[in-house]
Amino acid sequence: MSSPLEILAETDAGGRRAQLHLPHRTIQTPVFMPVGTAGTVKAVPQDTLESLGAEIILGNTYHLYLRPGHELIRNLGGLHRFISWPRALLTDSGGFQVFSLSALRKVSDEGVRFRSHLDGSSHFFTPEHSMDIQIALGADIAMAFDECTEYPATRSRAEESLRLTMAWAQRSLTHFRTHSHNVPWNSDLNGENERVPPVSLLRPGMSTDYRPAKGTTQNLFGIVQGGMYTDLRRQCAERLVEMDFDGYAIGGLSVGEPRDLTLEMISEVLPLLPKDKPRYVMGVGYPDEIEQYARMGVDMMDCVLPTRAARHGLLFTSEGRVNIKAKRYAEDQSPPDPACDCPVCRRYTRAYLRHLMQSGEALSGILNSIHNLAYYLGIMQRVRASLHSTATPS
RNA sequence: UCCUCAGUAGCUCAAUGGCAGAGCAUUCGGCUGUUAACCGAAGGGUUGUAGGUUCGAGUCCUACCUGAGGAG
Repeated sequence: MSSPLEILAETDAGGRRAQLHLPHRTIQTPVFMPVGTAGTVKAVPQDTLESLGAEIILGNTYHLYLRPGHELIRNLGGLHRFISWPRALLTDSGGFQVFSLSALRKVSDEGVRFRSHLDGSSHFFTPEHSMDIQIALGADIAMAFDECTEYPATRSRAEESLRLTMAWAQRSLTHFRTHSHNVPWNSDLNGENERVPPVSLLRPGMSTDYRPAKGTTQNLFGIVQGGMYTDLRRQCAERLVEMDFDGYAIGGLSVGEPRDLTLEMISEVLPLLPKDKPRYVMGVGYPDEIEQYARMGVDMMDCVLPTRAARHGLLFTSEGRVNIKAKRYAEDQSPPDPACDCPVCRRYTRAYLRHLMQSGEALSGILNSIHNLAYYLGIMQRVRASLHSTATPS
């Protein structure tokens, strides 16, 4: 299979301008991926995401497994159809939830027993189970089941966590390669085997083309862990590369560590990853961080920050952070970001956005989220435009 | 006119006669592979008024003011 990653330009700093050919979309990288945990980028409608230029969004295995259930989504034709998102999707494996819901979990070599945060029911996740769920969801990219090492972690704790993550990576890969034909869509059949809604239910505005590009398949990415120990990171990266994943993620960052450590880990791992495969740093970051990492050669990033902070009243702008709750904006008639061309900045004032926030109006989270996503996507667009080849061919 | 009940932070209400508090609101801050329209901090008081009893009163007594309900 030819590499789905097509590099268009490279810089001396390691930055790459590329496009990634995925079943449901060819995405331009470096890319920022809005997070849509429960089948929705919170507060932002799908058509708005499209018009903002989002090409790929995330879904979450843990959340969608608990509600509404992956079999239900498979029966409805997969996650793309279920959430009416014809562009690319990536599902996280549930590994981060093992970390963030730690009070409700018990980890063993076999897998993780955890209690649902929704109803307290008991469930057992293994790498194989995570793969089955992600295949049923049918995102363009699935992630290996990993354990996100907490910070701080002692060396022995990081070693043990890494041992689990690497064993689970191999099991994830083996199971994925032997079961990925169960994906709800199959590009070789050109959509003929898809479960399509009855024609009588189709509406004029409803996207009907969820067919993947011919010859494409679901991808599986491995995840580099290793805590804040560079030799463990190195060891993990080398082992995962030997396993031959479709792409590589760097996980376990932005979990409370100082930022220079984050940077050090990324710098350490990036050179070890194959140039012809996509590189994804999970869960970052602030606006200046995503620009910095993109220029270093990170192709993909995701983060809840723009959407979560938006719902909590924090706007990211070219003038810095704007805490729209603050009284100093009560009579401010300027747009959220004077340099921004997004639909929110074109129409609304800071005074109005503050009022919406103060009043607890639902529109507050919607407008703030739209702006923040526009800002994040705009950063990436500018970074892509600025990435010209400066690297001397070797 | 009489009877009963109530009056404590901006609002709704706590507080055996023993350091006057909470929730909401306000102000400020935080948020990094979403258990998060969330979390944290701060400001805010002549306890309706005037007296009295008591070592000590938001609390007990008296009068008055205001409000609600009832009787006539």
